[in-house]
Amino acid sequence: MGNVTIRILARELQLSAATVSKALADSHEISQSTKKRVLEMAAALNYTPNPYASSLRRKKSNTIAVVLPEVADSFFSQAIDGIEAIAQDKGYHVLVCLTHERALKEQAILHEMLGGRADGILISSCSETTDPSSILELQEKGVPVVFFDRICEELDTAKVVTDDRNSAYKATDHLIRSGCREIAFLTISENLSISHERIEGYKHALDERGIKFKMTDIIPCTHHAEDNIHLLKKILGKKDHPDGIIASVEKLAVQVYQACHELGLKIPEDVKVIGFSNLVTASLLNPSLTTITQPAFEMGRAAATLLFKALGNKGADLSQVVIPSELQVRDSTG
Amino acid sequence: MGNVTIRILARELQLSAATVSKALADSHEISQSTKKRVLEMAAALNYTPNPYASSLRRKKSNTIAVVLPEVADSFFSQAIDGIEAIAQDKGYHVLVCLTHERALKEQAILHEMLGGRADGILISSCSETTDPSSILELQEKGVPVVFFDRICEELDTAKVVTDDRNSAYKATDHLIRSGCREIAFLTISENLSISHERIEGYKHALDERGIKFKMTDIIPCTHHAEDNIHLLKKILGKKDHPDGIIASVEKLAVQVYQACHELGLKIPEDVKVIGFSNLVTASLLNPSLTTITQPAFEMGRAAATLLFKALGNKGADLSQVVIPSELQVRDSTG
DNA sequence: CCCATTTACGAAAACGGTTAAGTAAATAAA
DNA sequence: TTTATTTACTTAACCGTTTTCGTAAATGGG
Repeated sequence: MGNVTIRILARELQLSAATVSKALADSHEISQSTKKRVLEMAAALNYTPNPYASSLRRKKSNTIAVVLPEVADSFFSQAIDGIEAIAQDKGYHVLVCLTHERALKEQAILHEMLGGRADGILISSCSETTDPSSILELQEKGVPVVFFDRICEELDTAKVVTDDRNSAYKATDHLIRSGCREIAFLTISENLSISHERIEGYKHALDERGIKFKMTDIIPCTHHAEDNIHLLKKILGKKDHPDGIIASVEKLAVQVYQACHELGLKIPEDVKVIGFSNLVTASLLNPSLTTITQPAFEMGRAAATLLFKALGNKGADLSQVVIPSELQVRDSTG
Repeated sequence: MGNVTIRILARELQLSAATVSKALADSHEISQSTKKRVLEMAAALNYTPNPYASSLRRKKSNTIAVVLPEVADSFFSQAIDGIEAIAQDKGYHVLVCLTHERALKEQAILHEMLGGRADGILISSCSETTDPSSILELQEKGVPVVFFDRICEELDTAKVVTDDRNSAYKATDHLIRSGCREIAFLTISENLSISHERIEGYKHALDERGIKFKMTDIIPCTHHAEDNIHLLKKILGKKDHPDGIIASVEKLAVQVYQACHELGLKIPEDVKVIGFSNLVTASLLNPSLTTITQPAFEMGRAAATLLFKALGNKGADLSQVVIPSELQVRDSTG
């Protein structure tokens, strides 16, 4: 209630608010003895500055916003951990804004950011089409934007990705070497950068091995687990079902396992499975899951680092960072 | 840049800033025609209010802070999803502050919150001792605080928990019925509310079945996976190793599996395992993991709901909500 | 000793949105 | 018709911090 402000501090110390402010900022204009008095009084009165007054005046919020589809996903939660590690180190706060995979929500969030709530934005776009206008507006306003993982190809922003194309190539190649000839590729949205890239890598591997690409092998899934499992059971229930499956996002790999369980299909005998996944439990699954493991934590760190570089320079940094994923062969493709 | 403020809007419209402000707030003092003009001009100039100016004046940030140990954990990430769902609905923003299980960091975060950065706090405390003073100060300032999951028993705050004691009782009882006589209880910190409660439930079940509780069966683990696996291998490597294990937090269950894998121990033949866990993959593990599944999403929702109730009432709401967990029997205790 | 710096502080104006208090005109009540 | 009330605005202060611009005193150089 009767909040202790900088003016109250000043009154107690018989100083001006300006002097107190400068003393707290350790300004060279203030004598050591005064600084000491101010710090002591601040501690005694338990003074905590109002961050919003400061933000208003300095036009700087010391906050970054992380805009992403969801947090209950190993990749995203690990990425947040990486982002937060850097932010905390720099004395910044992290605002987590979830789009729930809805473009409209994403736009609303980004538009709101024009008000200056965050000094910079980290974004992994939702699976519906991203409207570049809000991003462009932010950039015009001088708010740095860094995309990570799910980037927007048309936009000139800093980007952090993994080697999606090559990873998908390796995954596909691995399945082919393991004997698969009919490989289904599960995706959540085809207008997502990671989907593009991964499908390209998939096609490339098929092509190289002389297997004809079939559009029907690209299986578009939804964000509803039940729907996907239903679909997967339909596909895997047929006599000529695929003998290999690539799950291009983590959740889908889990759903493939569930579908196979329910159908009584054996992995890897009946169908081999590989997933883009950051599950810590991948090696403990039944059977252990062969994964393309993305460097989630490192990608978060890298994205945050790029953002802070841009915040420092004031100049637009358009670096493109690629951090490779790792193919971890386990029993599901054995 | 040349940011469009409410005064610029006002100038364009030949109105006062006050009128524009009220029009945007849909005040009854403003005529419909003026409101329409204001809205149109605001859209035309792409006006976005400065949230910090508003927060400063209204002494209200429309932000809640979620203070928790980490986000890369199914329980916490699902809880955040629940919190965010409610917050988004109420037009609030969510600041995620990670303590990394360090009491000092937690204190620093809470102290900073005294400045008014958030209108309310949701917290699941870290495993080191929580200093109640910052919480008390926040409450004195009228900032509502809601604990969830890892609560602080001494403090009079609103709390959302699951039925930890009873869940642990059920878990222990289940192991005993499955034939276990030497049950180890893995914990991360004994001064954590959930540890207390769960150990009580564990003791109760042992007692009821005439099994003598041994202090040495409570295994204190760390936050470092390697250390824990090393310790677990030492314990499970002995001839007279426990025949049942209760992992009181998610990560520990995974580590038990890893230790058993490395030792070549068979679950459930050599040792039965049950874990407090929200892993979506629990049923897909090898063998599938018997879990106490906490209602993470619902707990997040409930905690946020309590917080907003307190924010509405302005009166301290000290409700205690208990949402039961569910014992899901699977093969690891079979 | 005089003038130029340097040191240490203060006054006041921002930052941008909100709101209490006031006012002129229009409408309603008597 | 006169007074009371409502309608639709405006003025100006305010939220708490920061920062620019001054200024008096202390210090230094010649």
